[in-house]
Amino acid sequence: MIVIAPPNTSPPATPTPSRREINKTATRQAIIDASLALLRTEGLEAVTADRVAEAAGVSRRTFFNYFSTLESALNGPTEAFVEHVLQIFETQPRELPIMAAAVNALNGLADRSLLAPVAELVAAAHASPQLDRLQLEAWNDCAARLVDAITGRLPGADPLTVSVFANSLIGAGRAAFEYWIQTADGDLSDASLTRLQDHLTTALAQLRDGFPTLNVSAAPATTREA
Amino acid sequence: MIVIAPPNTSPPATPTPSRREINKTATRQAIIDASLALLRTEGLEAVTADRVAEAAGVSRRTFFNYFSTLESALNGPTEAFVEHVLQIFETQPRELPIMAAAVNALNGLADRSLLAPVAELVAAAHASPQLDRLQLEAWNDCAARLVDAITGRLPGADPLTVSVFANSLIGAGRAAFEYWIQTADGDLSDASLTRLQDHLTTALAQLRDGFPTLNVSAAPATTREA
DNA sequence: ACGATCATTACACTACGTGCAAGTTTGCAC
DNA sequence: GTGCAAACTTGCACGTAGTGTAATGATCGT
Repeated sequence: MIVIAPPNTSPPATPTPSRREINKTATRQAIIDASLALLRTEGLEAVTADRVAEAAGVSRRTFFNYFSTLESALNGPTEAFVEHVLQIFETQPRELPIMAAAVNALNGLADRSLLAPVAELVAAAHASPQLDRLQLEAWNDCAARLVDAITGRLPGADPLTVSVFANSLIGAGRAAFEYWIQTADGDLSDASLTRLQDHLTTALAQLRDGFPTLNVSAAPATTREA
Repeated sequence: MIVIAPPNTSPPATPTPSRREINKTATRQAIIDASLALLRTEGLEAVTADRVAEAAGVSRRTFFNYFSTLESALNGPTEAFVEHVLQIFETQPRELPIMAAAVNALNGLADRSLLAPVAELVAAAHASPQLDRLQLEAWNDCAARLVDAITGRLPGADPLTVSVFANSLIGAGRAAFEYWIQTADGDLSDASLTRLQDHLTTALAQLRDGFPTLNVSAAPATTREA
């Protein structure tokens, strides 16, 4: 890959992004973009290591130098999304109930530019088991990072409790995405994304309040509370 | 593979298990056993399609006729486990709060013969990312089946709520397993399994009660409830 | 016993992911 | 600039995962 050096027209935000760093991040992004473009235009079966590498202007071997797995190249948007949400979460005031902090972090998604690509990937995964496995891993990573974030917020908390909270929270989020996919299949419009966000906050609210509606809803007999 | 016909020494429980059915289930079980034995004795790197097929007395191609994925062959114990828990769940009285039904289903695991192999697999997965991905899928399947079980129990329930409940429940269970793995690494003794079970019920209890201990635990300032 | 049906097998093929030994670019000191 | 060292890229070969296909073998109903 030949990268023509852009002269210092734009002063970099980070102190010393050496040419090596610039090239690496550019290559990385090129691979991500190429894989997503390929997925969009030709479907998942076209997303092979050869094709992606070719589209990114890189050798097949280099592709695997950047991403150990073909699927992991498609995780760029999801990682950015998770990163963003976690950052909002971590800046929440510490005295706020943790569930409220989580809700706030999710509501920080008014910026659809992060949510939309993820939604698109989730929609694509709905049609292909291959991609679905990828998403599972992404969610799992998300849970692990949430655990870290929470322990950073509450250093003395019981680790089991933290893990249970994080994983059930992620599970609830997964459910919201899944429900959104099944009802608004393929629709990535702004209205649809709004509904996705509603589902997410609803899911969190249900997790917070327990699931009262799931008890003896249509049961004919004695309504007995434990 | 040559299967010598065992004569009808044991009357079958199911009405007409034809010879074909018998052979198929036997082959299936042979593959499962072979893959697990190989995992135990030689580690994950030895579990290749060739080796498993050879150990099961079957061609490589036949292996893939039975299991579309190498990892899915290792899911036998997990599936049996999930099957068992879900069956107990479905036989719970309908007027019982759903969380209580779930707890009861989990407590039906006094029989360690189902839990132990799963715990063994989880422990093995802890040491290898490859297996970890498999477990993710297994948990995911579990959530999907739980959704079915709940909708069967409460036909009128809101599907989003059901999905959120199921997925957060599974997430809580995952957390319990994960915590158990990290604390009792490799120990598959009866005492250790008892602790695993404790973690599972604790996780469910926390999900039921919300996570009060996660709020302002070490916070110095105003304790404000939302 | 025989034809229909289903299961098993060998073989070929595409593709993933990795180790290795080159070649190429960048950083750094002079 | 020149030269050297470190980092990056590339081609190649290898083992392995899965899949399609066509032939062979086992099982079923009659």
